[in-house]
Amino acid sequence: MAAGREEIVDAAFRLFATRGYDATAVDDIATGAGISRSTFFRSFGSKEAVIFPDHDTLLGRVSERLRTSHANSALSAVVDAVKIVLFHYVAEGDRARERYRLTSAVPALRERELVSGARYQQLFRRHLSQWGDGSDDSELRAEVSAAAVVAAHNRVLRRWLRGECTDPHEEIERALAVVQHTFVHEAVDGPAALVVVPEGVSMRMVEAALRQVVEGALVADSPPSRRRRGSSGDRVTPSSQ
Amino acid sequence: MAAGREEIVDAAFRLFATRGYDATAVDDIATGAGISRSTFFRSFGSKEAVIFPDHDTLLGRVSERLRTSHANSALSAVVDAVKIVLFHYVAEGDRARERYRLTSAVPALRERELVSGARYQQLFRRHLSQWGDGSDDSELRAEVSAAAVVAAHNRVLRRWLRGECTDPHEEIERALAVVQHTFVHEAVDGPAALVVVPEGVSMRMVEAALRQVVEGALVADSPPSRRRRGSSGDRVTPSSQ
DNA sequence: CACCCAATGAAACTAAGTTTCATGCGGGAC
DNA sequence: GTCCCGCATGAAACTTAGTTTCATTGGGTG
Repeated sequence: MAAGREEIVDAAFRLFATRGYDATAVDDIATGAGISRSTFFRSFGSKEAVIFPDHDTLLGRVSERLRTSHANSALSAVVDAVKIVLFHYVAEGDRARERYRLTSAVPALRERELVSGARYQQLFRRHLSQWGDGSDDSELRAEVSAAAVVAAHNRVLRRWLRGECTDPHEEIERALAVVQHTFVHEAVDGPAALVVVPEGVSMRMVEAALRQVVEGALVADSPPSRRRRGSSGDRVTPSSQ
Repeated sequence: MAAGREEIVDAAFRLFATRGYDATAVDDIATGAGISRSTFFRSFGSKEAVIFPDHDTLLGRVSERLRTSHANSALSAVVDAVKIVLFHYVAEGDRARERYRLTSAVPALRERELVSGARYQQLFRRHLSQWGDGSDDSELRAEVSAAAVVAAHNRVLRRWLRGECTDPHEEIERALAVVQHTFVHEAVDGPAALVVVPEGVSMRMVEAALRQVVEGALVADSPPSRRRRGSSGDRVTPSSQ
């Protein structure tokens, strides 16, 4: 028979869908794919791994993206990299949704998925940590923002998997923008002020006022480049629609 | 013999410390504690569970604290509740550090710990979600801030476990204050602007300028109370010490 | 053809976790 | 005291994931 990885995965998903995950033994998958038990374990290492067959390559791609990123801030690179993950799942289509059904039903698989997510989070944390100044605050920020990025990703992904999401591109951009906006003030050196203006006062007025009164203070849409001397700025649009 | 839970846990930790986790079979633990294999599984369900014997009660205590919290915001309640977890581990002392040594060395245990953390995170997310308005943005914020709180907790806990932390009380307060500060502006309704002023321009000058030019715009030190009408504000001091 | 090496299969083995049943023990009820 | 009941324990068989070891095969190369 000599089935490739794809055929084995297909056979496994077919069996899981019909008999259920727990009721399907590895022997069943093996015979279903026309291979031996030995070959299965050689190819996947565990029964759970067949559900997440390309996790390692995906992790590698994300890691590579982080390494070669030309983003103007560490957080931007992370935010950029996490989209690879989301779009990978979106591209999988029904297979991803079938996996979601399984992970929702089988605690062991849900935990496995959690562990996968933590791997990304660790990658992100390390990246952010590397670009920080090594201070306690910097490390804390790295950890918290890595968690935030992953959480935002998870939310959009889950919505898409549940079919609650029409345009995952737009949603992930928006969700990550919120995260990025929430944490950008951490990437700049100078004092920052978050001000809330009353209704009727447009953001444009605030910008103009600031520009007029405080020379050199900038209010811009683009995120500040890394480690600037405190002369860059960023506007934050609040949560509400 | 008829050993209680405590004795069994003690025996298990003793064996894990000497022989290592993988090299210790459940039979060894059972005989070490003077009980039978059956009784062990009846008491703990799995070999891994003996490492985290009071996870369920701790989760229950945290859940209870959330339910009965009188904090003035959902996030405050969560921030409050997560301290229970930290201080529980701190109170455990050497036992917690021994566990840390094990989870650091044994991947399976690290994953288990991860899953435990995710349980808290889910609890927090649900609590925050409950207090939100149900909008997509609100749900996203709930998920992201729950992740942020857990991440901050994890960092302080890990530092304490490694002995890098002299005063866990102070560190957790500080770390959670950062998180709370980072996310409070999400609790206000009006448009917000995050501005970064150049060096040499004091925050006081910015405040004065804003107050002068934009009538009604406030820049204050105290975080705004929940669901204000957009006339409150919050200053964010940036990362650097 | 002879050789080699890499992939496969077969089978034994370990250990976790489940299930089933037997046993014993304490505490009433009479 | 004795009978009985419930409950915790123990014993042992069983299932299955995952490992290890060894034999086989088959395809490419000199």
